[in-house]
Amino acid sequence: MAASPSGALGALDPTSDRAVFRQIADQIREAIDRGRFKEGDKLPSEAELVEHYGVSRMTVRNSLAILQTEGLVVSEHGRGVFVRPRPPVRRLASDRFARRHREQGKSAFIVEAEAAGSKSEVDSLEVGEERPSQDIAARLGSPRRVLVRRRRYLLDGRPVEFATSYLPLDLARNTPIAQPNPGPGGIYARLEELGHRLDHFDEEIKARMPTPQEVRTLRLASGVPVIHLVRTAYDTEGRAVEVCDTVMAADAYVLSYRLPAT
Amino acid sequence: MAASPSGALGALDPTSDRAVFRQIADQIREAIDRGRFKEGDKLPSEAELVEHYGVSRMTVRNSLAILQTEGLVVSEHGRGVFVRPRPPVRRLASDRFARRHREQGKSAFIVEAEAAGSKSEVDSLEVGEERPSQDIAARLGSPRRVLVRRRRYLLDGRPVEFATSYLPLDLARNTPIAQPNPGPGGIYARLEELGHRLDHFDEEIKARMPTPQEVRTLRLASGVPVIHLVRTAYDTEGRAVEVCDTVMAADAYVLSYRLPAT
DNA sequence: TAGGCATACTCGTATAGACGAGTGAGCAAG
DNA sequence: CTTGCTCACTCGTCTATACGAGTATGCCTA
Repeated sequence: MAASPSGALGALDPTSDRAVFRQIADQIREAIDRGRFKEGDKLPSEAELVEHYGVSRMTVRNSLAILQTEGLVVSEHGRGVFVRPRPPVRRLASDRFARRHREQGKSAFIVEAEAAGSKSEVDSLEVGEERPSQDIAARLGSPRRVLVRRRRYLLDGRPVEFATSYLPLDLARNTPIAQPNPGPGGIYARLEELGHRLDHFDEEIKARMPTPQEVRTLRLASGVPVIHLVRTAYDTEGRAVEVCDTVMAADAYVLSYRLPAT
Repeated sequence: MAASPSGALGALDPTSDRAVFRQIADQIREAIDRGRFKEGDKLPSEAELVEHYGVSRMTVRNSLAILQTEGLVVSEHGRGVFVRPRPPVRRLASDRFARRHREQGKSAFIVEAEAAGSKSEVDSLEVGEERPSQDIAARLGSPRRVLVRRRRYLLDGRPVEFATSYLPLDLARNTPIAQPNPGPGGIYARLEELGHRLDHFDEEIKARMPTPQEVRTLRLASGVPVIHLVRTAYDTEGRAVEVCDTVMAADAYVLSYRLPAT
């Protein structure tokens, strides 16, 4: 056996009723699972696969497309197709908004990232006033207008999360919350200083494929879903004081919650 | 304007540097977003799109493939391509394991589904003993062998969730937990009867694209990610008494958690 | 040595054609 | 009336070809 680039791959079964391009995808997938191709490795080029299997290029491309939508590989124009490396993962614990974490000067995101040894940035920070969407309005008790804070978070230069906060305007206007940098402890600290002592948060989590806009904003590889998290903050009076709508690159996150058994 | 099947679609921009198949995908996506094609509607057939845009069939198929991986449409062999209907959603609240919900005779899943007006089933229930994987062993305190309970949940005939529970064998062997039907209140009620009063649960949530095996088990349409949830149950002694590994069809679920602000 | 260029190799986009296979409607035979 | 067939229409699979565009390498020139 020559050490050909397709050495890790077998032959097609012509008697199988499984489509050829699926058989090829199966073989490559298995080779990846078995570690014959490791994270970041270059797969055999399309031309080599055409040669190895004796099929047309479109068939090979079809196989690779399957693996791409499964999130197993990424293709790079002019370079090749590579086993998708798994990025560093950010773990979000359910105590991440505990009051004791609200003391430091930097934002929670940056503090946490530095603790994990990653460099992080906050990006494209926009603050403004808007008419809320129906969904946001319903969650906030139907305010006519809301303060909106948008920002993007990057970890080691890679965008991982895009978040938008909405606050009732009567509550946030002309306060530090309406400033790009609201100061130490973030807007939750400011809300408590304004007399809105926080009682609890409700988080709703969905997962779905990203829109083209989200693919651009988060520079997502194909085959990577997003986690869509909507958090509503309530004060001790039971009033919803903030809604934060977050879209996260699913390959960069593990969410973690603790539930009481009572 | 004739009421042609492609009536909701415009023309290509030959001066654009955006690839033709992306332009076509953009137009169909926009037509869906604007409600020109509604849930369950049939899109124009490939032949009609070829006619309408004056491109080759592979180009049209490329466009439709994009929309499929985005989860916007599903194709049905011999019938056509349809706007993907959004299935009924199951909401999982963070109090779903509260002790007070553990009184009824039926499983929590069935009770909850019936309350929501859906018919539900539990399927392919397997109980056995195995050597745990490294990950499961680590979470359970490295038992040599574990009791395994596998089951699939269906909502209105559609599989939505596949769950596997692992319990240390010394704890579960020769108890009702090792029976296919563990009795009213499920295995958590039995654990408490056996003296393991539950203290809390830890849940870890990831989202990713399904493996081919998961696509089959959950009959997933392409473009639908899965939510992978691993729950560990701890008793009041701090011992991990169960790990439940759950893979859910992401389009069928919203997870909901309440976090204290303290 | 540094810069630029040619070149070969990579994947991306698009065409044209062929056959297979699942679906559903309508018609014909029993 | 039912069964079974044909047929038109649908998407699925596969081939063969062409050109474009991004990348890396090495060589040649200034």
